[in-house]
Amino acid sequence: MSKLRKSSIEDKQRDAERSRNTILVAAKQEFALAGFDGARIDRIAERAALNKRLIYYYFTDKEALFQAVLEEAYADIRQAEQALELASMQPPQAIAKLVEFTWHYYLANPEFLSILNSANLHKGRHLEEEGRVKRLNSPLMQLLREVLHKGQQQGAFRADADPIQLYITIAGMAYFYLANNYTLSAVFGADLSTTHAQDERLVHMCDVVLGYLKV
Amino acid sequence: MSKLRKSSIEDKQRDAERSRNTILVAAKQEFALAGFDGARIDRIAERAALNKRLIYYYFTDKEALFQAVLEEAYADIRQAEQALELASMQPPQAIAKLVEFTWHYYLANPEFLSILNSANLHKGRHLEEEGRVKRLNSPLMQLLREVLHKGQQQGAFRADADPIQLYITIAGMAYFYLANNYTLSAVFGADLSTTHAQDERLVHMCDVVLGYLKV
Amino acid sequence: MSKLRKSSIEDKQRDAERSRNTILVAAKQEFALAGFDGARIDRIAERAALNKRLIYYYFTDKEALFQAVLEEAYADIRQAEQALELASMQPPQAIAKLVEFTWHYYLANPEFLSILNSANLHKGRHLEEEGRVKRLNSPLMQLLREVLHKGQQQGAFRADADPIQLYITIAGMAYFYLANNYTLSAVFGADLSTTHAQDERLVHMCDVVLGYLKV
Amino acid sequence: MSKLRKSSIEDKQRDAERSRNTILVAAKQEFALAGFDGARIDRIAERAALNKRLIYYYFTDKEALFQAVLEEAYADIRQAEQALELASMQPPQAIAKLVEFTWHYYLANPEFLSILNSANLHKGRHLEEEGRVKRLNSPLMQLLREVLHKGQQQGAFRADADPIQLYITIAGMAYFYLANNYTLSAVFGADLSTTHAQDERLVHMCDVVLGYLKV
DNA sequence: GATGAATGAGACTTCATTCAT
DNA sequence: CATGAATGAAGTCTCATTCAT
Repeated sequence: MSKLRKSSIEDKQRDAERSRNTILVAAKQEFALAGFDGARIDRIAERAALNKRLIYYYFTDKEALFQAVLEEAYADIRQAEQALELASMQPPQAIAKLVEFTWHYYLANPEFLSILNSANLHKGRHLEEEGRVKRLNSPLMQLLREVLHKGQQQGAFRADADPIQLYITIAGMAYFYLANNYTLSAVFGADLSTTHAQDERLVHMCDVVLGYLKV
Repeated sequence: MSKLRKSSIEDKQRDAERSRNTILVAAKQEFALAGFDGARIDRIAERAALNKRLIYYYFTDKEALFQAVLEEAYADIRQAEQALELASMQPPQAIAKLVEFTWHYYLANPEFLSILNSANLHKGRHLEEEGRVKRLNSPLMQLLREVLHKGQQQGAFRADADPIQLYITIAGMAYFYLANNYTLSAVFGADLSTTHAQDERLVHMCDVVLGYLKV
Repeated sequence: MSKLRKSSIEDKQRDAERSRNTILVAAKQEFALAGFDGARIDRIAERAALNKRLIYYYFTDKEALFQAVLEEAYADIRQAEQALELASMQPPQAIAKLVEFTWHYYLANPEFLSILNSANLHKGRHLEEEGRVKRLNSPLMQLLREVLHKGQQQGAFRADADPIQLYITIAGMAYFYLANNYTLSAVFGADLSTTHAQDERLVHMCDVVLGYLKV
Repeated sequence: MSKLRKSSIEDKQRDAERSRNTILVAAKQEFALAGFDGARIDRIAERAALNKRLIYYYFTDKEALFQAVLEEAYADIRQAEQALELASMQPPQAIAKLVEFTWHYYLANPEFLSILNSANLHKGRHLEEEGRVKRLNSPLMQLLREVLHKGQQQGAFRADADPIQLYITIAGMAYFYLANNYTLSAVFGADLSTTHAQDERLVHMCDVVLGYLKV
C-alpha cells in the first residue's frame, strides 16, 4: 500500500468536506421526516455516525443547518432540471415531459417536499434564504416559459396561459397528492401510494395541463 | 335540588363547554402557526387565557388535543361545504363555483391547510384519526361527483374525468399557491399575496379545470 | 391535628414564597463561592433541595437570578445599616462605630463582597441594575454625611473631608483585606484570617480614618 | 550544521518565544475581561491570532495558563516598583510618591486588579501559586517599610504605623474605587471615571495616609 | 512549530405533564 | 370547575481538550 493511498484512506476520519456532507445528508433526512421542530440534533448525529459537536462546528446551529439543507435541496432540483432535454420536442410532448419530470422528481425525492413545507411553515424565520433562493432561477421554469411561448406561436396552445401560474399548478397537483397521501387514502378509502395509482395520477396531470392548454 | 342550584349547574356546564371551546380555538391557532412540534401548550393556555392544567383536564394530552383540532377542522369544512347550492346550475358554472368555494375557504381558513399538513407530516402517529375521517364523507366530493356525471351525460365534459383526481387537483392548485406563498413570492420575485394576485389565481384555476373538462 | 395545621405543614412543598426564597439563598451562596460564570444552576438546585426547573419557573434565567441575588444583597446591607444608632454619640465615636459596622458586616456576610465583585466584573452586562441600585440610597452613607458634618461644625474634623471619598476608603480598606486574604497571607507570610489579625485590622482602620479626620 | 540552518533554528526559537508571549498577552486581556471562568480559550486564540492547539502546547491547560498570567502580572508590577526612586526624598514626600505610584499603576494596568481578584475568588484552586508569589517579595513593600521607619525615626510619623497594614490600606483605597467604579458611579449618581474625579481620588488618598501618619 | 478536525462531558434551558388544593 | 406549584426527561448548545498530520 502506497503512502498516498494509506493517508487517503485514513483521511476518512479527517475529511472536512466529507464530514460536512455526511451531516448535510443526515440532516436532510431528519428534517424531511420530522419537520424543523420535530427534528433532533442527536438523531442527525446518530444518522451521520458523527459527533454531535461536529454539527455545530460546521453549521453553527440548528437553524443554520436547516438553511443549508434547504439551499442544497433547491440546488439539487435545479441541477436535475438542467438535464432536461426538450429542444427537439414538439410543445405538447415537451409539456408532458415537464410534468413527468416534476412528478418523478417528487416521487424520488420526497424530502424536497417536506423541507419546502417546513420552510414555509416558519415563514418569517428563514428570511435570509430569500436572497439565495431568488438567485437560483429555476431552469424548469425557464423551459416552461419557452415551450409555452413556442406552442403559442404555433397556435397549438391558448394565448392566455401564464408560465408562473402553470408552474405552480403542476407542482401543486403533484405535491398535494404526495404530501397528503396518507389523509387522502383514508378519506377516499383507496391506497393512493401504489405504483398503479401513481401512474394514473401522472396521466391525469398530463391530461389536465394539456387539456387546459389546447385551443 | 332548588332551581337556583340546578341552573348554576347548567351554568357550569355551559362554562365547561365554553372553556373546552376556547381551548380548541386557541389550539387551532397555535397548531396552525407552529405545527404540531412547534406548538406550545403554554402558548395555547395563554391564548385561551385559561390555566394550562385545564387543557389536560379536557384533552388528556397534546396529541389528543391535536386530534380534536384536526377533527374540528374537518367538521368545519364539511359544514361549510353543506351550504353549497349547485342544483340549479349548469355543470360548467357548478364546477367554477366549486373551485371558487375551495379557494375562498382556504383563503379564509388558512389554519386548515397548515393543520392538514402537520397531520400528514406525522403520518403514522395519528392513526386513530383514520376511522373518524373516513366516516365524515366530504359533501363537496359528492357534489363534484354529481356535477361531473351530469356534465358527462350532457356531453359537455370529457368522459374520462375522475372526481377523485379532480378533487385533488383543485385542492392542490389552491393549496400549493397559498401554503408556499412565501417561497414562491421570493422565487418569482413578485408578491403573490395581493388581492389582485389572488384573483388572478382563481381565474387560472377555473380556466385549468374547465379547459381540461371541456370536450 | 387540625385541618389548618395539617395543610400548613404540608404546604411546605407548595409554598411559593418559601421556595423562591430558598432558591435565592442557595443562589447567593453559589454565586458568592464561584462567581457568576463559575456558578452552576445544578448546584444551586442541589443546595436548595429543589427541582432545577423551579429556578427557571421563578427567575427566568441565570442572569435574572443573579440580578435578584444582587438586589437582595443590597437590600440586606441597607437594612442592617438602618439599625445603626449614632445619634447620641460624639463624632469620633460615631465614626469608629461606622467603621466597625462595615468591618463586621463584611466579615459576617462575605457573599456580599464576592457578589459585588462579580457584578463589577461584568459591568455592562447588568445594566438594568443601575436603576434599582440608585433608588436604594445607603443609610450608612447618609449617617456618615451627618456625622462628618457635625464633627466639622464642632471643629473636631478637618473641613475638606468628603463623605463619598471616605465611604469608599472605609469600604476599600475592609474589602481588600478580606477579599484578597488568601494572596495577602501568602505574600506577607502571615495568616491574616485569624481573629487576632482581624482585630488588629479593625484597629488600624479606625486609626487611619480618625487620624485623617482629626485637625 | 551550516550557519544558515543554525540561524533558522534560532529564528524558530525566537518565534516560539514570540508566540508564547502573544498568547500570554491575549490571555491576560481575556482573563481580565471575563474572569477565569468567563474566559474562553477560543477567544484567547482569536485574540492571539494563533491556533488554539498552540495554547495547550505552551501552557498545558487553562489553569496553568492562568497561573502564568498571574505570575507575569506580579512580575510586571514588581518590575515597575523597582523603578521607584525615593532615596533622596523626605518621608512625607516619599509616601505621597508611593501612593501616587500605586494609583497610576492600577489605572494604567486595570488587568492587574481583575486578575488578582479572579485568583482570590478561587482561593484553594490556585495553591501552587503560593510558592512563587512569596518568593517575589514586593519592592514597594520594602520601600514602604524603609520610608516608614525613617519617618518614625525623625519623629514625623506616628510610631504604631505598620507597613503591612498601610500597604493593604493604600491598595484597598485605590482598588475599591477602580474595581467597583461602575456600581459606585451608579450608587452615588456621579461619574467616578472622569480624569477630574480620578485626580480628586488621588488627593484624597494622599490626605488620608499622610493625615493618619503625622503625629 | 503549527493547525484543522474531532470529541465527551456537561452547561443552560425548555417542555409536556402531574400534584395538591 | 379551576389553578399555582412542582417535576423529570430531554433538547440545544458550549467548552476545554485531544487527535492526526
